[in-house]
Amino acid sequence: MLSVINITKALAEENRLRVVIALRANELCVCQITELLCLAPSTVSRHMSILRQAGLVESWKEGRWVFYRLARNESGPEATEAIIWAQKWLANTQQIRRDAELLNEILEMDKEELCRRQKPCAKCKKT
Amino acid sequence: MLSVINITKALAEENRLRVVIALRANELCVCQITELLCLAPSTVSRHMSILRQAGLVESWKEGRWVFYRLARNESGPEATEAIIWAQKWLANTQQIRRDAELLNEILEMDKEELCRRQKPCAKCKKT
DNA sequence: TCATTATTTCGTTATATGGCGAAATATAGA
DNA sequence: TCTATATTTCGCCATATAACGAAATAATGA
Repeated sequence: MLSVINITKALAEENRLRVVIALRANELCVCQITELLCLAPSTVSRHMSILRQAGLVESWKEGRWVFYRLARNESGPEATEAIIWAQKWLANTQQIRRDAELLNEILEMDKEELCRRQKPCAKCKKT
Repeated sequence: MLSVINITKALAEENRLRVVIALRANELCVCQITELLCLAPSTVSRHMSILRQAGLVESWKEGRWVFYRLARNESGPEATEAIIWAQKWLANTQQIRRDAELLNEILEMDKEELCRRQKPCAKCKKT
């Protein structure tokens, strides 16, 4: 029961849904997700920890960066099925298509530069 | 996007999940759901309206009673798929099996008597 | 019409959640 | 070691949500 509720709760928030869909195409580090969602890094970190606890994503460290990707089946097939469901019904929404475009730009940027906190977020102009 | 979020939000609460699973086997009126969940009728009514708005259930009136059943596909196949997913991963949980037993008792009771507000709820002894 | 009763709506309260910035932690490189 | 930087943790605030009871609404039957 708890695992199902953790999954539905995790997917019951727009920003977390957007991350999950974005991760279907690419693995991403926190600063890239921060750029995509245009939120404070601390907020993104919190969202990612909710997704991880629900078994939807997994993370690993590479140097100073923490990367996230969708979880493999082992963590619970219900999570994988939920992701497939979400992807199926969200893929053609405007928000997700905009995200895909923005994600392309983000992936082309140099990571060192992207992560420099002083740079305002490309989309919302926040620092 | 909104329809997906409405569905995940609706399914991100234990009592609502329990109702959805209970409705897979039987259509139920509000007073029967109230007995099952052991909540105030006003609370149940609110939960059911969230499920209805998400397209997960539909309702109709029979005399003084309002009945609920799972929504047919027309209201959006994403809802139906979500219900199937939830059923699949919840069917064998303790809570849902307890609910199935309790539901059998509830369905055997005379509805006139069941709905009499003065009767304490069979499970939690609240009025 | 009036009383009964099933349900919904509304107002209140307690708790949960999302957002941020500041401080703590961890890692890379000078 | 010291500094820079990526991420996380923590505390705070604003908003959302679940619960209840009281009042409103709807439908039955006397």
